[in-house]
Amino acid sequence: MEKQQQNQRRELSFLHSGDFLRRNSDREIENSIDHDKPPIKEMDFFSSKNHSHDHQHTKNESSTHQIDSGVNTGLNLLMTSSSGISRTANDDDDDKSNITEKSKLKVELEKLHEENRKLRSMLDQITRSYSELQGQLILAMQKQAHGSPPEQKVELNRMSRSMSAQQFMDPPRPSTRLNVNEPSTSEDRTVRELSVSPANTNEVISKERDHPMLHNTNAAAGKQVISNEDGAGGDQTSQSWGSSPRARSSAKVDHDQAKNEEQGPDDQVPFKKARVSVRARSEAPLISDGCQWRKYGQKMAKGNPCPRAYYRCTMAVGCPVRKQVQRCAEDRTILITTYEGNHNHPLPPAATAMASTTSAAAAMLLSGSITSKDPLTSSGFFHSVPYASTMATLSASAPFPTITLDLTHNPNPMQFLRAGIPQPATTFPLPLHGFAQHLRHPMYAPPKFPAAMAPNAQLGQRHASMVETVTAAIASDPNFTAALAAAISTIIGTPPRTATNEGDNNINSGGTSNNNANINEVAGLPGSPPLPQSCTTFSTN
DNA sequence: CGAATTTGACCCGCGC
DNA sequence: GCGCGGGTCAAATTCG
Repeated sequence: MEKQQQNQRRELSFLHSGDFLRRNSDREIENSIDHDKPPIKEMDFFSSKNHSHDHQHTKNESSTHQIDSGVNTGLNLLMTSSSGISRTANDDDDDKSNITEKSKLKVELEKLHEENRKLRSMLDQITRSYSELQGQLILAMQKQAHGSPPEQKVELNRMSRSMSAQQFMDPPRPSTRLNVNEPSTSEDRTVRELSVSPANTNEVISKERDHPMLHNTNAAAGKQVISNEDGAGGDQTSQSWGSSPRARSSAKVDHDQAKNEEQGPDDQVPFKKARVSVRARSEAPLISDGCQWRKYGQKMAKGNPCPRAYYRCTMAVGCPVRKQVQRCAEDRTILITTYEGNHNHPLPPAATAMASTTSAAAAMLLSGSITSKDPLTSSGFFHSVPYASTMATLSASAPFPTITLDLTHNPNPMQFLRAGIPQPATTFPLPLHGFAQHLRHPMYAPPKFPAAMAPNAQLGQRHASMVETVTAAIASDPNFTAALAAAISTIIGTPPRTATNEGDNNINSGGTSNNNANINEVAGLPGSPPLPQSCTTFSTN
């Protein structure tokens, strides 16, 4: 136990690198004086990056730091004076002043200890509140899901599992499957992915039966393990692509089998494939969404003189995500990009914006939170996507429910400048990140990606997703939204708002800032997320 | 020369 | 059953 505590402290030093160097030096001083103090149980979300989000904490921190510097200065003075070589006639006076200074310092240190204790108790309280809140959230969502469509239940289950398994506060629950998939090095993950136990595989597949497009990665991995009939990644892709035609070589039997798998034993829920269409003005033939795409086809579509190009994601073998790019017939400066599927690999930060937004939109579409008759602005999700808040339209035309985010009328381009996201002209300025990263299996990270990058990015993005996920998932319940907003506001120290757009934006702005961090991960370290966000996975199509 | 793109053929679902 | 349209494949071609 003691070793664990020591390790914990050491880890915390890592977690709070940067300005926490100062904290550690404080701790050294502190420990040298008071060894009986229990080890601090600190949380990631109190990392240095959060100061701007946590007013209360900032206040305490800043005061602490002020005192800190005073302490340091005093120590330096002490050192200087005590190590003086030549003593003068004023030495006695100096000694006296040193003694007074020492006593002052001791008093200061005592104050510091007191403040530290207060901070710790605050932290514990916040931790408890967060845990309780999270539990309540899961309960409430499960209640909500009672009687809701199966796919929604699946998502909630996933959320619950992810929360319980990946949250960094609560101890992992041994019963959850995701315990097996605890984040580790990408190498480990890959190995375990390939050697997933039959039980897990079954679960994976049964989950896919519930909602085939939900767990592309899981499905691909599971099928890979169970049967290698298909072999080539392209076939996996086809499977994940839902009802798409199989490879020409595959027999019709295979097709039917796959079809049955997709539809599942109970044909209660017709298979739905959600698509997210993004309209944006662009002179370029393609929008830069951060992913690597390979063109695999082009067709003339009816009613549009411009050809439609088909692309598939090539960032990972077997990634099921595809997109169609076509210019608008009416206005050829408008590029219509339609996304389908979820990435089964870590995305570079530049790609998370688009992927997250499309995934979130698709999630809302599939979860039934919005219908074609609902004004989309009433949906919580679209509160969280500023551009889409008034510009999302829904096409319920079967078999592909499509949600269109119209970004051709940018209401507030300065928004992202304010958010500190440098946006290249061709890059999509979508603020919502974090969803798509969690659509894949949490443990999956192709060896393509450097192990040093993937876990960090995943961790940060998983955390970043929680608030967004929660926002989207419970958007239909304004009361709950309000409660959650208030609770989160309590944690992050901002005044609670009502369950209006403001409330949602409040929550989401947290996500947005996280996302900024994600974007910044390109060059630097992801750091700790500002909020105690759970590592929620959220599946869409 | 390998990778990416092009393009015609093919498959499948759907409506008539 | 047939035709149409959407989507995909894969050989041919182009590009770096």
